[in-house]
Amino acid sequence: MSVRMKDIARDLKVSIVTVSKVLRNHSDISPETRARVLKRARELHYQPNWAARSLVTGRSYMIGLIVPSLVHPFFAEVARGISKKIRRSGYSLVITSAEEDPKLEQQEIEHLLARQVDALIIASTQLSFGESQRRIETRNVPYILVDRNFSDLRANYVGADNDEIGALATQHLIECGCHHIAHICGPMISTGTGRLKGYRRALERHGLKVPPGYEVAGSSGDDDAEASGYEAMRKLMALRPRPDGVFCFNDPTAVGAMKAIFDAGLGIPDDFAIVGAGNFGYDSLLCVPLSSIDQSSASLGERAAKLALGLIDSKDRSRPRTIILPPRLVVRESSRKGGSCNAVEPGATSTKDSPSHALSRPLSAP
Amino acid sequence: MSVRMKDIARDLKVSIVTVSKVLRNHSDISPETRARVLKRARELHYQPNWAARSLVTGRSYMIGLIVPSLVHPFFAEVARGISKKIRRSGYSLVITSAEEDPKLEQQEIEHLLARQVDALIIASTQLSFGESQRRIETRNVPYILVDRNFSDLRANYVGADNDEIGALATQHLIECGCHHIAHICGPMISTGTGRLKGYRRALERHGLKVPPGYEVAGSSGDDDAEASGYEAMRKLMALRPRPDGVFCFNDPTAVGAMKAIFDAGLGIPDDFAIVGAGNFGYDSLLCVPLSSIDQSSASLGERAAKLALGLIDSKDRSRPRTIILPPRLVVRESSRKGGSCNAVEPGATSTKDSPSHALSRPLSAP
DNA sequence: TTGAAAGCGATACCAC
DNA sequence: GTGGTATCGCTTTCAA
Repeated sequence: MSVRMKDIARDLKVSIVTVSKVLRNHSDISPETRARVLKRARELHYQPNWAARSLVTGRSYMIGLIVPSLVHPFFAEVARGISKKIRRSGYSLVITSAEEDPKLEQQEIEHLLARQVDALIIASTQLSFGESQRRIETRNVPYILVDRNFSDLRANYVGADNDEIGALATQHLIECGCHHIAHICGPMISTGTGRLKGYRRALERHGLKVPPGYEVAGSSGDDDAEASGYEAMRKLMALRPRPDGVFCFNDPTAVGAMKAIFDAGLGIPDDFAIVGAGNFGYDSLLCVPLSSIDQSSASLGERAAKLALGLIDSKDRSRPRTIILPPRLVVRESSRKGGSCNAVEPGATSTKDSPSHALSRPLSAP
Repeated sequence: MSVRMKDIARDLKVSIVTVSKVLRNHSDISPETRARVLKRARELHYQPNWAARSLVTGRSYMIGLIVPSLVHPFFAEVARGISKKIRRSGYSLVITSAEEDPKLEQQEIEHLLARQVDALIIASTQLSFGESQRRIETRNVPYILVDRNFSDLRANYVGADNDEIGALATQHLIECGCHHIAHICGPMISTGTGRLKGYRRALERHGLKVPPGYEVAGSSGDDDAEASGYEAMRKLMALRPRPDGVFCFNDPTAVGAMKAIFDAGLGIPDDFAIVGAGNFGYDSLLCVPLSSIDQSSASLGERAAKLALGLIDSKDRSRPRTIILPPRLVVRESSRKGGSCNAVEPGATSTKDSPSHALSRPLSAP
């Protein structure tokens, strides 16, 4: 059915080994045999059988990616970055979604290991990664954690600077003239705790206190973020002194919070300035375009892929590498309080959306 | 290094063949040996070596998916649907993005074929699929086109009923009391032409004419949709009689159109009722939540996956199958003209979003 | 019901 | 430079 090296060897009356060597650019081959083999291979549209090659080399030329959700724009961006980076190396990307289920994630890890992927890139939903780590390390497959890290783990990691995300957002709210800045927290994993720490650090640096109740728990996962943002904001609105600025763990959370504010008949940014994180594509489309912290998801993916390719080649997997990408503030209407927010710390990375056709005008109907 | 059937066999003092049979639910095995094998396999976290299995069966247990873009929510949904469906069958999904580039798409097809995927699912960006079709059919790999079809091709196809999408949207605008309904067209491939036809059909059925200029070209691809929606809408606003309802090829196009309307100081839905297509996640978050036609992307993926699995098993691939999924109208603020739009044709599939915390109230600040 | 033997298509190692 | 041989982990066939 399909062409094998055996066929080429027979046609040319050389051995299979010779053909194999030519096809892998082995040096011990005379120029003329090499030419003959290559010619015949092309004629027959020869394609190596990856299963056979894999079986003997132990390599599959595949990289596995496990994400909590394919639909989440952040992970889609990451996947895109990885895909782009490995394309030219001849590697294929096997993507699976854990559907936000830690149990399923473990299964998928096993599955990909069985597939003999040469490296694994994982944005984990697990609370503790130890078990999976052992499994992976037993097989000696290089793996890279992405987005979510585990403090107790020595592992390769590529992620955003969550602490800095929190600090940047909070700092911005301070500069916008907010005096009572609250935080709707994310899950208590590295992303959530980092942002929380950054939030506290920024306040502290400006001598601001966090009144009780100002740090309110939001989502514990990635799926219910909007609903829990709504609930969290309701709690915040009941506090006295009422917050006038809110840093939300991520954009979906912020969307929920904004809904709560509107439902209460209050306004953004006048009553509450809002900053999210993630800088999702829809941020600029919202009723009040949402200021957010960009975490350069795609380049995060690229870095992870580059690291993966490096690890596959190097035999030295001892010292885990950590890559932290700097966040970037994107200012939109949701935090433009009387224009004062335009002041941006010199040196800070910040970008303003052109407000050209912002969807933030009063509506003519309902 | 990793657990093999040999290890289980040794531990249990049975032959490798016996283990193999148990693991594949072969019948000629005594219940007790089966139990012992399964137990030990679980204990050792046995996972079959797919390369080895592949080598002898000639199957790779991989399905290849090529999409124009990973970030586009529609394709992300489709991927999710496929992923979900094939998970239990032990198949893996190799996903690659063509980055909206027909040339790259062809390369990726070659690449996946070389990988010996057992089936290929393709949402093509190519204008003519003939070349790729030949390549794929030479290898005798079953393939399924998704979303975009080619009228001149006999191929398996799973997609939305584009004609019906156009008709449903237009019909809805008519029922909302619009008298001058325009259409911002999509690219002139099956999705775009189908929706255009449906639009015309619905108007015709109601004895409405399409004045010159009412069908205006929008995007030619998938990337510039928003910008071209903006431009198209500007043209529409200049027409006399001015349209009072616009069916946009897809949601990004609609978003662009909405921006143009707001920038012109006009209102939605009072001046223009708008309906998009795709029902993307952000539709309900927009300034004026956008009515849209849902094309059940995830179940589209599931159907494609199911078809793929079926084709892999069946030896009869002669008669291509076509699966068309019915669209569903989702009514939101952008087409709620004085409440009259609530009238829904009996029998038509339609859903209304709960307007509970709609982001559609006048804002307190710019 | 069980298992020995023969591959699947490629690569690695080591003679020649 | 070239090629014989063993091998990778599994399935298939067929004999016991």
